[in-house]
Amino acid sequence: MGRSPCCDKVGLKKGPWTPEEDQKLLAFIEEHGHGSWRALPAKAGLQRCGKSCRLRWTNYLRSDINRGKFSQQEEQTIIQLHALLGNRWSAIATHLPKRTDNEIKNYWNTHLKKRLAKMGIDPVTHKPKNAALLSSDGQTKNAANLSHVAQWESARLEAEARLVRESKLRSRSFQHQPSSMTTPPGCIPGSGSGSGSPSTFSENAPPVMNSVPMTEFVGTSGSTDSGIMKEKGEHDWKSLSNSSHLPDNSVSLISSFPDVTVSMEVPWNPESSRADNSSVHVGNVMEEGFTHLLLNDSTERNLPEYGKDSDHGGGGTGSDYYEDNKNYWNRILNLVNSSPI
DNA sequence: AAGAGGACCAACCGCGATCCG
DNA sequence: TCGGATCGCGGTTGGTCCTCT
Repeated sequence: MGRSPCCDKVGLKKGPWTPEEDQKLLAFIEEHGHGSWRALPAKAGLQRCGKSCRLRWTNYLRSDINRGKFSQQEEQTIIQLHALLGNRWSAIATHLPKRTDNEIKNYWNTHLKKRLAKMGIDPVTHKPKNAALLSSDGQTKNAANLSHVAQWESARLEAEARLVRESKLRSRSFQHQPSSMTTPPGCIPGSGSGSGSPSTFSENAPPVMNSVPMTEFVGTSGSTDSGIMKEKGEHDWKSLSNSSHLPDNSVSLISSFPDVTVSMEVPWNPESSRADNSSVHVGNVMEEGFTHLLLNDSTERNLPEYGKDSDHGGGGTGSDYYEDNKNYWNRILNLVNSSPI
């Protein structure tokens, strides 16, 4: 369908916001909430389009934004989440309280991406650029498995977003229920990348983070058929690949919440779902090495000796390797699941 | 001191998703 | 069910500041 312009561009101001405009916008939203962004500029006496107002509020004026320097912890989180989620800035932002997707995106593009590239790491794949030369076997498997896990995590986040929506729908039918129903945990007003405001909350904020216990990564020795992640407690994620009712290239995720059941199918990369793939043997050595390299002593250390990475699998004991994998991904997934929103 | 080039980041643009009458 | 209105996301741009020569 055709798309109308977001606003009548004639006579509307563009470019940097002045303190006066900020003040008007802030005052109006504090008093009335934003309701409709399209109608807001006229009501607030601003010569701006609604979209511009929303962006200004979301990325700058909200009171719950931390505009300070990114901490090492935040950097690490961004790198790890980016390895999992790619350029899904809003999803990443939901795990970094007080940071906006735009801010994270900018920080990635201006700092972290360059840092990775400088070290010979492809910032898109988080693999060494010469991985092809290095990885005749193990590394490509690891890479495929990284993608494998990323798909799971991606699917999980999408499922959670769906849960929020379902929860909201349910809450609408119980309009006078306590706010614990209408405002799911994690949907803190003004949090995440969404248009936080006194009257809205982010749909992207994973709704169950506060109630979902830590995720345990269990996929180190089983096959994909046996499940990759489980969550301790009442919420139980299950995976069923190669189910008879599913296409070959899809996998079903089922979340059994007390009152909501979500089932979804996600595309599955055949390469990463090989039955004999020992599930998710992600190259933690490689990834963790990168992260430490970046965060701790990036200027002093050289690239990890990737030849030794494969040695790590062979030189170290197999159980060490699996343990490292498990620990690494436990950490990432716990981070994802436990971040306050 | 001044110009050039790079780094940084706020803001814009366009598209897809979702809402709602 | 349809289609216009609105929202949210990710990519990109352009202005400003900083550093180097």
